[in-house]
Amino acid sequence: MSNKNKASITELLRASKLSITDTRVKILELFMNSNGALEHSSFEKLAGQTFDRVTVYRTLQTFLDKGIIHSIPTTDTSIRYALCKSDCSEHDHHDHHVHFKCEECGTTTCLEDTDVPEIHLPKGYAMHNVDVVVSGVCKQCK
Amino acid sequence: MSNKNKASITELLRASKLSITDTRVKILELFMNSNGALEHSSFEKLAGQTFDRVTVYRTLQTFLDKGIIHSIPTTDTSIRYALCKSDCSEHDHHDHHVHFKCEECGTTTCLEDTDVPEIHLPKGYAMHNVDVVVSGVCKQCK
DNA sequence: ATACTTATGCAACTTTGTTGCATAAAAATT
DNA sequence: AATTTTTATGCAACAAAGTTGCATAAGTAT
Repeated sequence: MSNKNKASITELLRASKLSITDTRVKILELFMNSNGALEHSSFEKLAGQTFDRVTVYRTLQTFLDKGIIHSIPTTDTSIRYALCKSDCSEHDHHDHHVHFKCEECGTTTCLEDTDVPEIHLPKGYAMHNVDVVVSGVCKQCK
Repeated sequence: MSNKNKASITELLRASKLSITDTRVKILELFMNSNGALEHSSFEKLAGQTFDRVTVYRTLQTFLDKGIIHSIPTTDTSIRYALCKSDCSEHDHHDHHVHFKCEECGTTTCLEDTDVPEIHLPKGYAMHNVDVVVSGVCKQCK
């Protein structure tokens, strides 16, 4: 982890009015170092470091609330999380990209360049958020 | 539950080469009587009937395998299930409709008439399935 | 340096999901 | 229609995932 990233993590936390703690910094480092979305269990295993389960739950919830990370829907029981891009904020939070889950390697990635297409709902429905999850085989596994 | 539906449940099970048991019939009745998608916990509560947790898990898994129901991804821990339409089969199973989750009443419904738009993936990716989940406010709650 | 606020970790608990095995029920066979 | 074979169910015991309250530790403000 470069000093540049360390600094930007600190800034990110400060911008969200969160106090800068060890756990928060380390969890954000994990996000930045991994290319895919992380599920909850990843945080206890990784980095030779042990995090308390409770702390991880609370930290992720805080990050969600502040719009620092977003959750990606799955059809298994686990929820996956990924860092939000700059166009997310606490009160206006939506992902403008498609999520891709590889059936081979199991990783979920955000396809930043793939736009979420427009959806036309039936009359009477109000749309707040659209989640698109594509499953298939990724570049690396093909 | 009408006799007509009872008969069609029997047929459905027979067509999938599943033996016709009490539990299976009752769980399918629950699906047909509810307009929204069901999550696992619904099955133990509903209908004044108690189902063993293990049996419910195994029954839903069987239905999934046979393409009788499909699962709908969520960002909470629960998985939701809904009946498949006729164009699903055991080996070629995909939903051609959009799922809608209402933030007010919490129910998830299949918007049968809303097509899943075409998604253009970056080069090197193979697409098998697309899940679209829209959240917002439904007709009834608005 | 001290007071104040917030985050963390532990313990105990609840809920959710899994596995093996004996029994019960359904389907096939005679 | 009775018996055999196959399959589904329920129980028990367990494993994993998620939650809550509270004392302590660490961060922030004065």
